[in-house]
Amino acid sequence: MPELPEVETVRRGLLPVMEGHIITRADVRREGLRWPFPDRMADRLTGARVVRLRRRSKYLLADLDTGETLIIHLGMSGRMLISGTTLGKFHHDHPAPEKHDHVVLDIEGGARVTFNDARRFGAMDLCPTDDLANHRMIAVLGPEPLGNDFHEDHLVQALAGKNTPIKTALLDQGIIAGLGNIYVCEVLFRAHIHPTRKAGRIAAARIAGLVPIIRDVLSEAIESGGSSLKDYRQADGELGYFQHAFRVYGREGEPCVTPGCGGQIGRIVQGGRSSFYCPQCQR
DNA sequence: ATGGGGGCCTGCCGGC
DNA sequence: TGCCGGCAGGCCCCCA
Repeated sequence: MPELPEVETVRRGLLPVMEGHIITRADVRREGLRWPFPDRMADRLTGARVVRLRRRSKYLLADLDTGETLIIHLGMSGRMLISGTTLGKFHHDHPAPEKHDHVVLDIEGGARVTFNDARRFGAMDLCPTDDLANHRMIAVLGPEPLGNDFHEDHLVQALAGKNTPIKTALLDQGIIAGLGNIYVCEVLFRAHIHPTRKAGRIAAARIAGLVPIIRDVLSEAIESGGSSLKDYRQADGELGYFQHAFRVYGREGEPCVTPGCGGQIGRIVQGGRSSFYCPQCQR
């Protein structure tokens, strides 16, 4: 569910509560999610100070002063909820655990962070911080789309000769890390590229043109998430879900928003996932 | 080696 | 109202 911008929004929301603070208690309420949790996870978290809360692609990384990093993936339905604090003021008031609350972290001072994940496609693991680059989930990731390693040469080279549809290629986290189904649809719409086009047969100049579009789409979504953060924190403490205006995603049958286009948004299934696009202006 | 499809889970929504 | 199929923003694994 959450793609890079949503995960970044969750990170920013968790920052004031977690970064620099000690986890006083970890309540691990089941054996695992997508995979079993690491041995003694609760023990290894208890008493640890979060020295830094980072993000890599769709992963949250909490570096601990124990030398380990807590890796968190939200999967499709993972949510982070904060309780016990409002705008920096602790009030020691936590709701009772709800269905699908799988891991509860109590933070020094009274805040509480709850990981809720109905579909359990999420994941948590612990890894030595200095060995993170070799972790099986992290090692396979391509460059961060908003980082310096993501540039035109990289994308052109990574897609050269690929028979895969461009839609599928951009979902490949090894080529570029952090895009999901929604933002790939939005990117291809802005680039006027049809989702079924074979990645390796698109002119290099058009591929290069994807780079700034990808950056823009993600940056705008992060901004949109950031502006909604305060509201969510005040509301119910749930982070990462925000209203964002999509131009094609979920708009099957609606008119294309491109001025003068006149097309109607269509939906096809590629690799088992819906692709929304305008058959008129995406070629 | 690469690409396509199935599977993992639960919840929700629309149609009958 | 109740049941059922289809669908969901991610990712891994197996097979051709």
